[in-house]
Amino acid sequence: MIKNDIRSALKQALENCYQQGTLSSGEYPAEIQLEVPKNPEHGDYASNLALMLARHEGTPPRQIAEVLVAALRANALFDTVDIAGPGFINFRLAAAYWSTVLHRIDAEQGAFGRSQVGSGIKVQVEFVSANPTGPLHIGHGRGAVVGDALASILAAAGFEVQREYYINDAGNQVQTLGRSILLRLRELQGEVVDFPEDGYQAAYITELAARLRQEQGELADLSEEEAISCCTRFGVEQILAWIDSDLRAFGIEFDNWYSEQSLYDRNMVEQELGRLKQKGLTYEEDQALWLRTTDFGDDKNRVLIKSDGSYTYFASDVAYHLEKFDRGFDRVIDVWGADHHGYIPRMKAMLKGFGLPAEALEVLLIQMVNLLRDGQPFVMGKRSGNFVTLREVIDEVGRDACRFFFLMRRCDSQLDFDLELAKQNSSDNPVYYVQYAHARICSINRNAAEVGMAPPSREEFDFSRLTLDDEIALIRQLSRFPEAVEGAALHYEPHRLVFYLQDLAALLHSYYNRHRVLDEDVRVTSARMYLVNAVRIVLANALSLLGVSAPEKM
RNA sequence: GCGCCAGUAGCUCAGCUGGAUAGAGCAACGGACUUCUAAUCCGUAGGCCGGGGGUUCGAAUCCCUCCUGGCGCGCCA
Repeated sequence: MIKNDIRSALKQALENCYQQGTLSSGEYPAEIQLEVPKNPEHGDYASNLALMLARHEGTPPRQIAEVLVAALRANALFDTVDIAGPGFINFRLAAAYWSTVLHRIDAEQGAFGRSQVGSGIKVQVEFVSANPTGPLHIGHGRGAVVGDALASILAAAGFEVQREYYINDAGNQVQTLGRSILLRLRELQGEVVDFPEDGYQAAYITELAARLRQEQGELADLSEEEAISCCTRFGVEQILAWIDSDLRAFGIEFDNWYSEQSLYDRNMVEQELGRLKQKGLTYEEDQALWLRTTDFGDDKNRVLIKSDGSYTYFASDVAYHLEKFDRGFDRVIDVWGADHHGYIPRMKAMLKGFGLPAEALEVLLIQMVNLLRDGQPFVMGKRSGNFVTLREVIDEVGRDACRFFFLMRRCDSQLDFDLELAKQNSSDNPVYYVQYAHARICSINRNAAEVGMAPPSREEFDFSRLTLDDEIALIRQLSRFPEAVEGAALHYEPHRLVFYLQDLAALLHSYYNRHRVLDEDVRVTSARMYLVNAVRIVLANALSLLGVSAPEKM
């Protein structure tokens, strides 16, 4: 990559200076920092190396920069190397490099942007994992898109990625689901029931009861316990089918659905807890079994087995996470609702106690989505049944707009989502802005085809016909796509690609309005087609990583 | 009380490992369609980066403190 080339050029220059005695400290910064200047007049890349060395050399940074630049000027990589401000070294890349960027995109097509930084690292992204007690709501949608896009981005960066959904099909919540269904079933049979406050009140419970009654009758010969268990099984199965179908409508498919109950069925909870005991990380007190998480940064110790002998939710979650590493993952990413943040220290403490590095588990917190309609907030709550489902939102505003919207902000900041606004202003929606850029290029291709023109091959492409600053600006942005993907992957920040896309689209629209691609001069037309088709490829690649479509016509 | 996240233009938000004159979209105002799709473009205006201290060549970014908003602090899941 170009950044590394510039770094090694700088390092080489530094070595030369030390050998020639023009610099004397012998200091080598751990990593030579390169940045993309905000102001394009400051060149394509800039380094603060001279500023970093100033203290060690005891010389003003600009003087150091001059010495370094003298050693760099001969390098064919650069058009110009300048000193600016307090001592920055600004690099402007030579034309030959820009030509290479277009060649690469043409050669790699859909693979352009992929890298190998994560090569050989197995990572699991666990996301959504909503309780199978009701349909997905809008908050789940945000976590779903972020997790899905992140998984795609990691894969593009060379990681080996698995998408997993953890099904909380053991414990109180699904029991409550079963009881709620059974009560509604009895109501359907004419019984008057006293529906408890902590039951699930929503209408879909009655739907499930009706369907159960149709398929399996009234469960009259079963004991209360058997009937509840039957209702639970039926409910979980049905609801998971809804969830899967909603996620598919959103463009999301999981590689693995992992059942909490299966941990118990395979005695995994007991086994993994046994390993913790063996390591001396647990103790008994008040007839309960505790995990010493305070030894590893938690603010209190946590119960694994309650005094009545039953496991806590934490116990199965501990087993689940340990088992992830048993399955060979080097790194595990959990996407959680931000309201679970208090849970992170105990989980990290557990893994640390087990001897795993802190980076082995990364928890991405997804902040709340405030759903609005005409500026009025919705109050959401599963039990009250007053919530807007993810499916309703997808149907209303469209999959692309919905996904893009969820990815537009850093996931740890809250998000206001106004349904009416998202629909009403759909033409102002940033997703259309980006997609339109792609459609415009496709349209140019169609018009060109009518007069028998097509984008040139690599051999036919004549870079010297691209003489405009706007053209170099476009190529510069294209050249940064691999860095953008890598940055988004290493920092777990999918939103970076959204901003990258908006910048690229803006440059394309601006270029389109100022200059004609299909020019009178055939040679210019040909070169410009090569350029805009590189833009088209990168737009499509970036959109694809976000799970948003790249339409050819709008 | 303790902890986590946030506080940047009127609104919604970017700002990568600390860097040069803090950016974009929307809203406002003024322009551009006989020209490849105006779902677009060009321009103007808009700021004590919540307040205050500190660290250094240099702070929106790091540290301390205070203020405001959200969310957590179960032998619940």
